[in-house]
Amino acid sequence: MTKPTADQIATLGAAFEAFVRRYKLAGAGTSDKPLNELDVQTLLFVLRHPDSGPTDIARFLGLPVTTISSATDRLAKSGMLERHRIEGDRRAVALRLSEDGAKRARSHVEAYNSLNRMMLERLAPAERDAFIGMVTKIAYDED
Amino acid sequence: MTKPTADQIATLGAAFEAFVRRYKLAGAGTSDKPLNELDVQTLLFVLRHPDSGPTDIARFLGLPVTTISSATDRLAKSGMLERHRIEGDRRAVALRLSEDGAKRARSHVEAYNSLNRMMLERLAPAERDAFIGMVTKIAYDED
DNA sequence: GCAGATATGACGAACTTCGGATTATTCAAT
DNA sequence: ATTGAATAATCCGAAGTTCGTCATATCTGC
Repeated sequence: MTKPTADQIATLGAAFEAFVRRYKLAGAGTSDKPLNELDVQTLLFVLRHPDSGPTDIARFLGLPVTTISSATDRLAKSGMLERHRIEGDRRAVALRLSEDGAKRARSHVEAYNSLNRMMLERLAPAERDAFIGMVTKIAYDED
Repeated sequence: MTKPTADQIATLGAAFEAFVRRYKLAGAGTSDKPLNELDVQTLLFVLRHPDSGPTDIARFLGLPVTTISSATDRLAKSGMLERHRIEGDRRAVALRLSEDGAKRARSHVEAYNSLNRMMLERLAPAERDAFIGMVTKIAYDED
């Protein structure tokens, strides 16, 4: 198979860099004081998997449980997360989002969608499916 | 102009997520103990702009100067960065990479290129320029 | 020369990650 | 039932980070 040229690689890399730099600054979005990345990931995971425990999150994110414990602690303290003792196994904790936390998590999902929408809008309608197809191929192709 | 469909947005978002998750774990690469993100960015900036000062880096990265000072301090202490007092303005410091730092920085550039190369290799040769073109359009289009 | 701007560095407060010990439970095997 | 190992989560504290405030050296224009 033909190899990509150095020029192609460089052009692509430059474009990604430009994109990232541009939309990092525009990132913050809403008013609330920004959460750190781990807390956001935690929130999003609990949104998708209600009633899971710290261990599940740790396994998913590939981080030590104590780190997740700190994160859930912060989030609980700021009222975005609730810890429920569950019957059946009283060691375990079932994490759930408070209304506030859910709102916050949904707003992150919304921001993510907006970013993706914006990207697609910059392409001609006819190009969009081709682009999505290529990104999909890149993301899921086996080695 | 036709709007992207919710389905298109979701598919694209899922692909990006899969991609990021997949290549975050494979990330570390070489043996050396990994630098934190700020230190890497600092190294790369100095590679591209030798003899610049902390203030330049701070402006470029949009961070407080003191933060950059900490970073250059760490890098100098671990022998990747040299501070030179420059004639002409003796307040200023000219930052340069040591041989070790340059090696390190180049290895990051190389890793970045490899990632981009790998992405292109997953596409058919005929698709590559189209992909690069779309990404370029997305990255640089004015609003 | 001097006042005020400028480039850095020193210091310390607040916050994070994460290893090691601790507590509470459950499970397994006698 | 009893005990010993495994398991879920948290507590505690060390090490490292960001970044505001203050101090220091140096320029620059009047």
